[in-house]
Amino acid sequence: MLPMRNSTCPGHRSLCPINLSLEIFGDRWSLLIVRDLIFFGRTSFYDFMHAGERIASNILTDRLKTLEANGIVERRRDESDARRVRYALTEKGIDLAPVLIDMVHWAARHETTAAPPEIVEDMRLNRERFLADIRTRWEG
Amino acid sequence: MLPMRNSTCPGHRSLCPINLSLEIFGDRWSLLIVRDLIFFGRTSFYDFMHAGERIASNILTDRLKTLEANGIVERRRDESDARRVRYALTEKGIDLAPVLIDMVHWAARHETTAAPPEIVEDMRLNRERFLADIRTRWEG
DNA sequence: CCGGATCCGTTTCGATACTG
DNA sequence: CAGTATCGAAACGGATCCGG
Repeated sequence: MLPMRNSTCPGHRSLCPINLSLEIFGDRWSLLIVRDLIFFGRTSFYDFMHAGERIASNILTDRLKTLEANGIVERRRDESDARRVRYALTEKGIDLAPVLIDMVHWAARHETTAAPPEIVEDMRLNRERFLADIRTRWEG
Repeated sequence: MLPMRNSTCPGHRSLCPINLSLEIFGDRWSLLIVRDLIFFGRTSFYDFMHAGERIASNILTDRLKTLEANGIVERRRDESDARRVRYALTEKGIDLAPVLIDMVHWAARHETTAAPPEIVEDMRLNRERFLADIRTRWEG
């Protein structure tokens, strides 16, 4: 447990451990985008738009810019097709994988979810390999 | 990695693994309340109000009700002082600790934070004991 | 003093339409 | 395909008030 002297947690939010993360975690969409990148390999504006949760295009634009400004995703032109834009996870973004994995486990245990139980169980038992796979896929 | 057949992720949001979690945590305040409960032992309306992030009282009321409706906290009268109200983590709420711990690690690595590095490192090395301590404190 | 409830101005969101 | 522009709806935040 963090020491109680921190319970004053004075003034500015950056002084508390998980606060700054809340610029990213504290909204309805950012983590879903990161989830799409980590779990589903979605990388384009179009992919995120059609991921199933009906995010509005202006909101998606805004969240992608915020994620980029925070160094979690990178925006690139597709080399083989200059019309397309690709979003890629940075190192910082990849490091969010453990958080998302824990959320999947939590949801699988306490909420109704359609994530196949055997996959969730596999993620739990082989967490390190699972994380390594994600890293390999993004870092090559 | 979750299978690509899931990349269609059809229709309703409850069909995707972490969505339901985001209906609860997709806002700026809920996770901070859970953090206060887990890390700092704050349990009263007054404690949450004065935790440092200046949440408005009406918002706090609303978030506590939502967290209670979702079975993450329980609302009780203080037995020794009937005027006071205490909020306690449920089993479901306690199970969020791994998520928060990962967030603290992530923030410590990638964001500027005042969480003492030695404590963060201790949390990482002794994760299981740390989790057990939280559980003991709430379940007695 | 504690735990809210109510009112109200401001910000943000979300749906739709439109554009290069 | 990858976004802008617009506008009504919803959420937020500050201030104030109120019962115990």
